[in-house]
Amino acid sequence: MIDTIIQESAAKAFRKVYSAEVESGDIIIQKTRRDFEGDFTINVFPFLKLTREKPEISAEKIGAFMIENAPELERFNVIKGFLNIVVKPEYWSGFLSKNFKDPDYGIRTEPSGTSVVIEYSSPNTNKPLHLGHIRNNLIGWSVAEILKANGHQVIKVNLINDRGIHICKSMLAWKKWFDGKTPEKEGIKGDKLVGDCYVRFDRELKSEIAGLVQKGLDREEAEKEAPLMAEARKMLQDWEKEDPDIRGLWKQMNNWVYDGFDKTYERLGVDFDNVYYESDTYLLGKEIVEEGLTRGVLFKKDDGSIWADLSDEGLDEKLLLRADGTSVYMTQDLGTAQLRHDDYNPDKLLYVVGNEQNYHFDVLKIVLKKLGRDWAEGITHVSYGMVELPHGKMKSREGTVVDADDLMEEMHATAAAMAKELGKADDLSDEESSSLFEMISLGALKYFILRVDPKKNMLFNPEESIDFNGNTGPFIQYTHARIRSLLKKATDRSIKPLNEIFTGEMQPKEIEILKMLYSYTSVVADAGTTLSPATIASYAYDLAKEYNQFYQEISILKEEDLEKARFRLTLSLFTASVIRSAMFMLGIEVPDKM
RNA sequence: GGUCCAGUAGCUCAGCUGGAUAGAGCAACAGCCUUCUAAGCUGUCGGUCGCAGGUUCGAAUCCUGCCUGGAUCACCA
Repeated sequence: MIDTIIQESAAKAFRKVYSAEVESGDIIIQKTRRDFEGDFTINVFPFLKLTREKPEISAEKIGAFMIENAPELERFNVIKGFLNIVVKPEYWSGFLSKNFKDPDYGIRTEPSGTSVVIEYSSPNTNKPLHLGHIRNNLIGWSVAEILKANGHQVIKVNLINDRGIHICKSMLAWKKWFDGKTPEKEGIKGDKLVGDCYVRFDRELKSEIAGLVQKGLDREEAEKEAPLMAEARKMLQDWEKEDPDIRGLWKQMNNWVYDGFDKTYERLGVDFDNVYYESDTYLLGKEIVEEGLTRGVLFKKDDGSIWADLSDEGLDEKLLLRADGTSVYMTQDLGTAQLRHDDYNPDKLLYVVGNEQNYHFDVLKIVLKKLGRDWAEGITHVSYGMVELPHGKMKSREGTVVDADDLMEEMHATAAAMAKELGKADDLSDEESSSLFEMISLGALKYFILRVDPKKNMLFNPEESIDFNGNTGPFIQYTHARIRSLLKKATDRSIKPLNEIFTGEMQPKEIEILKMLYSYTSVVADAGTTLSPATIASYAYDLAKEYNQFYQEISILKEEDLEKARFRLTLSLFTASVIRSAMFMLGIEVPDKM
């Protein structure tokens, strides 16, 4: 690897020329800025204390030594304290011929020995999936693929929150106002029907509360006293007592929801290796809490509720079990964490969950450690920001949620309209064009969401944000399609990729692309550390943009010098392969034609 | 009030283990299709990197304070 060669050579230079104690790891190399000549740059400022000479002179001496001693390096120049190094073109062409056929270039195929369980999606069963879930699912799936590309063994899991007061609300509403209605009869997805029930409950409850307030109760009281709420709570108790009628309805409605979710997941292209249900795990959580109590790690209040004292960690006390013995969110999460550890014994447990739960995961980790679970150290909360709309947050009550299915459908329609306008799909069958539009619209959606740093809140403007031009998924897909079409043309003209090392002269643009392809390996590794698909997205865009400029300026197949044409074709193919690989990690398919 | 996160071009976002003149896209304007796909390319316009200090050869990047926005501190999940 050329960067290690440079590091070692520079370190050696410092040792020989200045007798300074410098290890290769101390040398920070960066890509040379575009406006200067060179491939890599070493900044000598940090070493001036050792050299005791002016920056220019130090850099000059180090550079001279390196060129003398490292055969891969061609020449150097010095600007202020910056030592710019030019790598021999043969190195780059050698790199190309060695790697262009490798479909796994840049990704680590040998196991790293680290195993990871990653939870994402984690829906409630009372509402359809919305834009916020889309961000969650995309980040989760993508992070999982990025970790795989780093050689980790990855298990993707979903945790379905299928119990609790929210699902009782939907059930109650169904019994009261939707009795007899099914997704089949209504002709809608199951999750939508159950969501309608939930919305109806909320509406009825609101008016009930309003009525009570009018009768003179204060707001808080009214919310507690409302008969609908009491009925829902009663239902939850019956559910915990395993009342057969309630359980039957619960199962049926949940199954409707799962059918609906499955369709959404499939269209989004996300999947899971295992699915956990809170109804299966919350009892285990209770056991863990009991165990903590007997071990004296937790304490019981007079009313019988069980708590963890986290004041020594700078946090408050945290409730783990209610006085009536029913579990809370944290109880369940203790159980699921334990279960996941027992099932897979992973090195790392990742949770892709919104940043509004940062505190929750801090607490979860601390409580588990207090309970003697050393493996809790491996818990990482992959926290992501909210998706905001131009008019503020998404609020289900105000009807401003962007439904996942609707959004994908609209995107598809927009992609189709755009393609038609551009005359792109004229020679395609209906089936072919539909699958192409799907690829493009999902590419746009996924790229748009994944290109922003997960931890930041992001704005989603349905009208303006989803674009097919510029820094978008379709732009990258287009670049790939262009190259694939080039390959086809090349085959027609019997031009083959160049297996041997190219000996001709290379254009700056060509070297630029080769350098970018070379850096793919470290980009993948980076993304694996930062757990950020945005790293990959921005790389894919930069590469595609660089290639498009190259494509525009330099003729590839029309080049008369056959070796040159073959070299450029090879470079193009390698670019397409890396684009495909990077886009795969974002869950984005790339078409051969568009 | 405590804690955490964010604030970069009119808008959406990169850049943040300190390094050279802070980058893209969108929007606006001017060009480029007889030529390997114009969902493309080129150019112009656009910035006191929230504010104020500090650290040092050097700060968008690190530290402190402040301002603004968000999240959280629930016997909701």
